[in-house]
Amino acid sequence: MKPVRTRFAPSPTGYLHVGGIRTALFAWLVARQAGGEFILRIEDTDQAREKEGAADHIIKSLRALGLDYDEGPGVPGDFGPYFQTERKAGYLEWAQVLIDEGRAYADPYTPEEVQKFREEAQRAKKPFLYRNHRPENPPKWDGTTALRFKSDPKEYKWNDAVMGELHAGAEAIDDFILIKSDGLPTYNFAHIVDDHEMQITHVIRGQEFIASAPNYLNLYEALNFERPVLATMPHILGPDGKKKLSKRDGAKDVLDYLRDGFLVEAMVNFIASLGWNDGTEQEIFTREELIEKFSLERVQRSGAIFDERRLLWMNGSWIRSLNLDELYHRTTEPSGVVILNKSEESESKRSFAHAQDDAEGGSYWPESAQNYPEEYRRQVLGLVQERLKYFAELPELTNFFFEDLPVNMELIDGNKQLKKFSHEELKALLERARSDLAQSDWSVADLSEKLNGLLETTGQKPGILFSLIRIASTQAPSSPGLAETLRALGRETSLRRIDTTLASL
RNA sequence: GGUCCCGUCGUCUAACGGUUAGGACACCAGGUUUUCAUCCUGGCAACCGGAGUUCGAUUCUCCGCGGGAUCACCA
Repeated sequence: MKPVRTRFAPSPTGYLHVGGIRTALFAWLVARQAGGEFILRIEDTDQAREKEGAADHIIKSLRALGLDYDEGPGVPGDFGPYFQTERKAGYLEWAQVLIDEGRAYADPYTPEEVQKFREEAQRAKKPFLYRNHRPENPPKWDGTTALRFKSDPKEYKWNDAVMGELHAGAEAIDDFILIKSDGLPTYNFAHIVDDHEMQITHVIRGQEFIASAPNYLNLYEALNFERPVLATMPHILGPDGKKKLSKRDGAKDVLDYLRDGFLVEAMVNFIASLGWNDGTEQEIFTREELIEKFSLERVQRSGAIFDERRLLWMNGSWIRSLNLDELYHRTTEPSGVVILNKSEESESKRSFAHAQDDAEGGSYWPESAQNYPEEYRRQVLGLVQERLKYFAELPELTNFFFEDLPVNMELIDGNKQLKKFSHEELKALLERARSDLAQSDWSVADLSEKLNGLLETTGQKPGILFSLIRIASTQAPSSPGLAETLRALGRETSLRRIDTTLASL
């Protein structure tokens, strides 16, 4: 059995969204599960579409998600280089092999002429096949024109690790371009040569390639290459199930999710479960469980719609599962870009020369929190942990712990319980509460006792009394439990805010 | 248009001929001394349609229908 070697081969034309990351994740999982290697190869043969910095951005994204690669840019291996533009000589060699065997020829037509053929076919309502115009005596290829594959059209049946049995007729096969007139290979040719030379065993890619698979099969035969396992991933769709993903619904840069305070664990868990499950009712998977349980055969054949609400739930679930130390640590991480376990990273021989962290931004805490000791922030974090969905909402959830918010009468006047009372009545109630609370030693136990006592002496329901005190002391639309909140706020701040509210009533 | 892929609650999905079609998210209702959240309980909600095959089809076959991919000197 050959060692498993999978690869992720993006073209550097932009950032990585969940769809791209999922392909990378699955390839990574297959490699890690088999104890094999995961390779990153940058397919930069289209110079016009290439975007400056995109390769580095992709590398950074993979690293941030913990999808470490064993060979690739910055990680030397036996099969480099890992940028296709640096592998030009190899493609030319294999192209020569095809030419020598009469399986490749120079394209004598200009792009305009080919376009005319195409339009003719369209008018005749027939599929366009270049090979119908295959020249009788093509000129010798001099490298300045396109080099085409001389295909051997025939029917194919093949097995796809995800899709199962696939088939296509001979009309799916055509004389596609191997080398462009700029001297660089097309994806169609380059990836086949590279996968062979890099000894890739599993080709995992999106479903846009399924239609051209017969061409690849044909090329493998012409080149006498062993065919790797083919695995085709269905697409991830937008909310209506039709459109492609937009920024809003998952085509967002995965790094943006991390910057917003989505945990790597949750992102990996979520992306994996978009189109895959282990057949049980388990929803939450750790990275280790995914490595253990993943299988291409159980990947869904149909496309999946990205649902951010489910991501939100899953992230909240992961946040709740973290212990306070770890959670606090994460909230102070610079923009969530470095989440790899530190020790694990230093032990690794791998370095990412191109992807040094640029520590953007600071922590997720509100500005005002900087004036308080770490111990206090940790206490606050413990109080909001169960309602935190992602770190970027930390400020709105905790700001009143660090600063006095202006009195907002709307909180009282708009409250369905409190609006039934006049301001005078509320004022009287709050005054009694204030004087009782002032007697407290400000422990949670004693505050609870005072609060309960007030329920009795005032004869008011918690919905009224507690709401009033909560609003007065926080001026926030929501907050953690009252006694705990008062305790965290402290006697002085709590009473001061109640006094301020009293003055406004 | 040709070729190919796909089709279970709104969403992610389980089921691999026999189930009251299960779970999760979302939503709704109730409970846990206020709000928000958590947690618990309950509820709403699906086999695209039609023929076959079969004692029996969500499951197998065929035909429709619907959605998607592809038909580049892009990947």
